[in-house]
Amino acid sequence: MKSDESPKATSVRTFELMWGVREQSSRGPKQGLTIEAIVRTAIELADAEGLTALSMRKVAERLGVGAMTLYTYVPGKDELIALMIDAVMSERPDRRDAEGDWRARLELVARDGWDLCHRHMWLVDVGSERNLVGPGQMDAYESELSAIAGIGLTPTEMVSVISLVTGFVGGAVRGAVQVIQEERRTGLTRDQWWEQIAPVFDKYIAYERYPTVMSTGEAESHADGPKEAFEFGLARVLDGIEVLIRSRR
Amino acid sequence: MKSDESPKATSVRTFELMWGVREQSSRGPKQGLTIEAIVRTAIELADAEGLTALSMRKVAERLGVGAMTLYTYVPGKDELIALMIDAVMSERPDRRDAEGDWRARLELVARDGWDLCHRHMWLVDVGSERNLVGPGQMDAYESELSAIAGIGLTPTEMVSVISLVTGFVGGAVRGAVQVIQEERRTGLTRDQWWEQIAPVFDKYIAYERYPTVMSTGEAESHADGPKEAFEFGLARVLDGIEVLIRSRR
DNA sequence: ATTCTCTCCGTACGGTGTACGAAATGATAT
DNA sequence: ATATCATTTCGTACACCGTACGGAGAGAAT
Repeated sequence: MKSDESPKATSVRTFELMWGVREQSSRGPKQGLTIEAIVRTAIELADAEGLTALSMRKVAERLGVGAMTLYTYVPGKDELIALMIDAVMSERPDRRDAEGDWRARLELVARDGWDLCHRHMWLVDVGSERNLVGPGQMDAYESELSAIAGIGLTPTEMVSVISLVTGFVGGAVRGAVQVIQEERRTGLTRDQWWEQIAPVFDKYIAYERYPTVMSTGEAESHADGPKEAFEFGLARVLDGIEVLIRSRR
Repeated sequence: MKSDESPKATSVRTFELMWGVREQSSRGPKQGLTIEAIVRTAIELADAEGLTALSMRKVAERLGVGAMTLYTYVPGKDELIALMIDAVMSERPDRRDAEGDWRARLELVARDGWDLCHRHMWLVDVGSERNLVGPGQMDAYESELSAIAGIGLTPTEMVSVISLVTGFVGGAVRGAVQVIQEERRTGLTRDQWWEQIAPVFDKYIAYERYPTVMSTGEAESHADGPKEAFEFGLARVLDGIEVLIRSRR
């Protein structure tokens, strides 16, 4: 990012990039790339290798340009990641006019979020320093809030309900993606991995200290997959929301 | 990490570090540090500057040793982070014998998780590649499962309920910590930040495309803080679990 | 034809994790 | 007492990272 640019100026610039309003200059050579091509290439790289492996040099190499060329288009790496996030959020279906009751509609947007994070698993590795909202996220938010419009909740409750559902999805997805990434990294399923490690664990862990863990331990190895755990959790969350809604009638 | 060490050997070594079973050697000079001192210093650094600012050189500098000295004690940076996580998890109170009904006990462990993440906000920036469980995490898990022991859930349901609660806490905490870190970074409250940025938003965003967002927009600015949103969400989650439990009686 | 603005990007800087091997320490064996 | 062996410490080096700076060239405006 330009060293003489203030954080606010950088945010404004990033915001304009997100909302697609930067105009082409009339002087100088024409740009050989587009911000969309850069973002798409970065997404492909992150999909293939993970967010920690993403670098400006690698993105530039894939595009056949110098690394410093990218800085003509984006202020810096953090802004590129922000653009990536918003771009993938744009993949989410528009659910403003979804049919069914509030519960069916919330299930829909929750599963949209789950599916998106499985298509782009690097989303769980995004750091906590993201502050700008692009059209992709705004559209998703409109879909989410629309799912519970007109059912008797106050605006504050609506915001809280959506925070609850998206927070739950985020947590569930993180656990699920962790398992998938682990299996890819080790080349072993979770069971195979634990089988290898178990002799070491048995040697050192005082299992009598963990009676409840041990008594559910087999459950964990037989447990349904992450998707089933997600659906189980989602049903509970929605049951809880239903209790709130019923209390308003 | 030792280049000739297999991933399994590294995991075994890290596991032994976590469970505190590595023995001192009888030959050569005595070690000048302990793994505990290294982990504690790393935690302090992460607390002060965030996980992205944590580096082996900075930890070593704080300890007054060479960066390469740390590699005598830990295989690498990723393993150090794993040890950090387990160390802070050990701060969580032991809730095995918590009083009250299942709901009160789940609230307790959920708030323990919330409080821990606010004491060590870098926990939300931990990547997804963590696979070893230390005593800190095992103890926390035993506390969590104990909260819902003996209330009629199957072992699989118990595991799923705890996944739900911890997943929800993780998602909620992430949102809350994001706000806090943002305010620290910009030196502005969220409202002040949006006030600065609003003219730009007003200039570009077609608000008519987001009627539901707009109608709750004021709610979001007046909304209770992250803690209230957390408690709201927790109540809903527990309501949902209660529905499940009641269906078993 | 000249000036101005922009694009591209090489170079350089300061930072990162960590492999390798040397020097010193200190226990063990002779 | 000396030699050998194992360990600790850590400097150096390597490959990688993000990005500041400024130069060369392209192309529009004057």
